[in-house]
Amino acid sequence: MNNVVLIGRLTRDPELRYIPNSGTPVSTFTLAVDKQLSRDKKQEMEARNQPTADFIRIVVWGKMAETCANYLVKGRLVGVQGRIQTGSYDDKDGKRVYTTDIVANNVEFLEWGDNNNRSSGFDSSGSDFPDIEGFHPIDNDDIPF
Amino acid sequence: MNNVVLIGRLTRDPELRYIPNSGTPVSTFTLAVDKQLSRDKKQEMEARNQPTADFIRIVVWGKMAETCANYLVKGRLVGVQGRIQTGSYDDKDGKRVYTTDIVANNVEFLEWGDNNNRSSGFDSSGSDFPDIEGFHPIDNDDIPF
Amino acid sequence: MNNVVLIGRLTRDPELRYIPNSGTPVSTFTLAVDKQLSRDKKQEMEARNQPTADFIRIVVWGKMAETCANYLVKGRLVGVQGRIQTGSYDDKDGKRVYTTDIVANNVEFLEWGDNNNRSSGFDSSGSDFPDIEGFHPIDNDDIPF
Amino acid sequence: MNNVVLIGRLTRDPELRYIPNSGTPVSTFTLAVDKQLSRDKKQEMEARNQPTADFIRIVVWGKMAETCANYLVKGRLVGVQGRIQTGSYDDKDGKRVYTTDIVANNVEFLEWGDNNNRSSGFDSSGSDFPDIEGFHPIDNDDIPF
DNA sequence: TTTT
DNA sequence: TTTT
Repeated sequence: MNNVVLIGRLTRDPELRYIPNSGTPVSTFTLAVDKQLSRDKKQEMEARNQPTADFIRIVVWGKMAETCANYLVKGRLVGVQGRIQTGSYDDKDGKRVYTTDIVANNVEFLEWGDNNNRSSGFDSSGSDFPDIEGFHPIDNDDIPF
Repeated sequence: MNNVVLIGRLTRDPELRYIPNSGTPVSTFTLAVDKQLSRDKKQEMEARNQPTADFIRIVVWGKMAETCANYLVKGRLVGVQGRIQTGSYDDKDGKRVYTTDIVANNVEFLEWGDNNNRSSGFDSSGSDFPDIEGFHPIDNDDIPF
Repeated sequence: MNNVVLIGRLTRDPELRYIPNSGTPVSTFTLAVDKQLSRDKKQEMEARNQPTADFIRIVVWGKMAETCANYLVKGRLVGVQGRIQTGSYDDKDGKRVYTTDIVANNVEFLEWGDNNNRSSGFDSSGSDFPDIEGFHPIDNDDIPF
Repeated sequence: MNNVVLIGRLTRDPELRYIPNSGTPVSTFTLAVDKQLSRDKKQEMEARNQPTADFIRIVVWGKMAETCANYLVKGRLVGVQGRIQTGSYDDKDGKRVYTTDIVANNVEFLEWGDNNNRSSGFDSSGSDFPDIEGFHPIDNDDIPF
């Protein structure tokens, strides 16, 4: 049993990559998940410049990865159900670095922007995407509802 | 929302510490949580010497920390409900290291040994507990049922 | 281990009661939690007049019960973390009825109305709250943030 | 989001059925999930003959349904991850009855019997199943590890 | 390296 | 008895 549920906001736009040979899409983003703090404790921590959220890396595979990349932007609120995955790699200095990510089974969009623009304009996928005739950044099959 | 449930086995005996001024008990241990793999995939990964479990650090506070230290040993199966907590510190080389732990709200003991001995040593609550007759580190009030 | 996380919308305004002797507040409401359905399956079920959500009774105790009653209204989106509680009672015909509720440990408000009005009535904390000028059912201390 | 994790013991052997036309296997059982009670509260409730567990119906579909029917017996400890499903039907007296079940995505066996017999002898599926040559109550592919 |  |  390895089961996680988070609700939080993206700290940046998602990053979408494709696995070289298989072409499988993966997207990654970090969620800021507010710590459950009293008003007083929260103020105290903000005063001390301590973080009032946990910052948790999410990994999404397959078609859902593309949907996330197409619809989510920095600041958006999402729910994630998944599992914790740990790993490690050696950095440039040959130092072992341990990693912890959440591999999502399900991402639920809890907010829809006024428009669906990316926070950074160009690579857009929404209602007012760049007005180039015949350009279709997303497949219609990709719409998640 | 930040909610985690894990079932796994301790990779070592728990480590119990007390916070200097408050005296609050904290114990920490790592859980090996088996990845959900098919027989074939599991064999393949074992053949390649890849881990077939995720290794997840658990932090327990308060009275439950002492109960864990007193009853759990390496290899024991437990269920944990808690939340993900992220943080960072700078190592000796001044390099930032990011950490992820589970802060437990609840630890459920899913196995009870033939006896309640620590894995190493005699009826002890510390792995290198000295072999002194009549010494009873576990308070009877501490029994969790 | 008995751990539930739901995200859904209130089917009605919450109902707030106080336990006779202790005065402990309890509020109850039902959450419509959308089933995870493909577009096609969803249309099919709507066509057949089958429900596309699960309807789950939530029980909230203590101060959070009042906060829910004061801020939540029909249609609002919330996240709930809690545990399943089963019970039974005998109805007027002496027939045993089995019940299942979620006892909430935590309710997270995922939407805030343009105002904080109840769905029915004026700046009120009860659906049939009388229209008396200067009356303020919500204590300022009650604001949850 | 509709996510449940339970750890509990079967109140009876699982019941296995096959859906008429499709032949899809379904098995159902009830889990007794201990309430998280202090020793005192537990004793008090036992004295009053009040239940100290919640009794939660689990539904398992597909191959896992057969695995459950083949390996689980009354009293066995399992972990279940799934979702809450509500429904209703009209009983013989035409009275509407509301139902709540957990549809399992994953069932984890946390105990393995000394033998794998069913609690009620005959319909067995384990190491000492009836010694009839050529009789194979379970397919070897069915073994879950 | 962090979100409202 | 059900929500967007």
